[in-house]
Amino acid sequence: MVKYSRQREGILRNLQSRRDHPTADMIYDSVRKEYPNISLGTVYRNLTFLTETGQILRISTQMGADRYDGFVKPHNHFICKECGMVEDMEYISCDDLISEASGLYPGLIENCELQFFGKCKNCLSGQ
Amino acid sequence: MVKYSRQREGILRNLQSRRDHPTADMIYDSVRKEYPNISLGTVYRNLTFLTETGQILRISTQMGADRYDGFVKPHNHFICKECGMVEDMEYISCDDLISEASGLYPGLIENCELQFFGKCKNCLSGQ
DNA sequence: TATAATAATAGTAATGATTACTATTATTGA
DNA sequence: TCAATAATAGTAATCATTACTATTATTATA
Repeated sequence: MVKYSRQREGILRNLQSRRDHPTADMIYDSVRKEYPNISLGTVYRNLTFLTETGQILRISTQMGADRYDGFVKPHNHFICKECGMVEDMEYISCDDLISEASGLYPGLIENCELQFFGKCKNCLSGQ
Repeated sequence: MVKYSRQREGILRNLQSRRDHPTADMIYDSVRKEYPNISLGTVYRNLTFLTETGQILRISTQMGADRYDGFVKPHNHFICKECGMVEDMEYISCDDLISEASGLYPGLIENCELQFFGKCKNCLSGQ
């Protein structure tokens, strides 16, 4: 039985109010302004809960800590190899990719994650 | 200046001889049969080197340690949420996805990684 | 072939991200 | 209001990965 918690609500709202794909630690720093003695463990526990219940997305980028995304409508991500920035992309439909692959794969495909890597506009011009 | 090392060669060949996307630790266990006192640090250092020189691929799966792939021809991956297995998929061309996205994105897209998640055939039937 | 320069290694310590543990606090159904 | 228990704060532990350093292996050149 799941019980309400202010901390969980605070974490979810924090994540829904931003589009910068923060790490657990960045969320911790930010939520601490509202709940000064929230613990990092609480942040991690709730991020896992919110991910498992489909309220947020977890993104592994192979550069440092996992990122979290409060925007759950299916979309793709661009990750800058230079500055590590994670940016939303809405160019390619994962639903289409899933139906295409499902017809060929013997298992059950439930979701997909499409990541592009390269250099963002800022890093290109600042070079 | 890069110098040859038997250990690096052993790691590369080990990875090229299998299709199970092992973790650094699994590669360490396996390569240790040939080089009994290779160190885990050497395995990690060379996996990073081989990844950066494009000789192997690194895959982050958001379930445990990173996986490595000696098969570098572009392809997609299916990851079973139940048993963690990573399987190759050659259904969708990343090159096509990159050209599609490149026309729309202001930065420079260099490569892409497409992962599907769900339940593999084994886990479906064993349930 | 011997040698000097230095890249790579083994072994170990350190770091960073995440999870586990436990006594206390908050939520909620009766 | 109260009892049951989910969730928390704070801390310790774990897991994956990187850093450090003295020693060894590779390689270009004499």
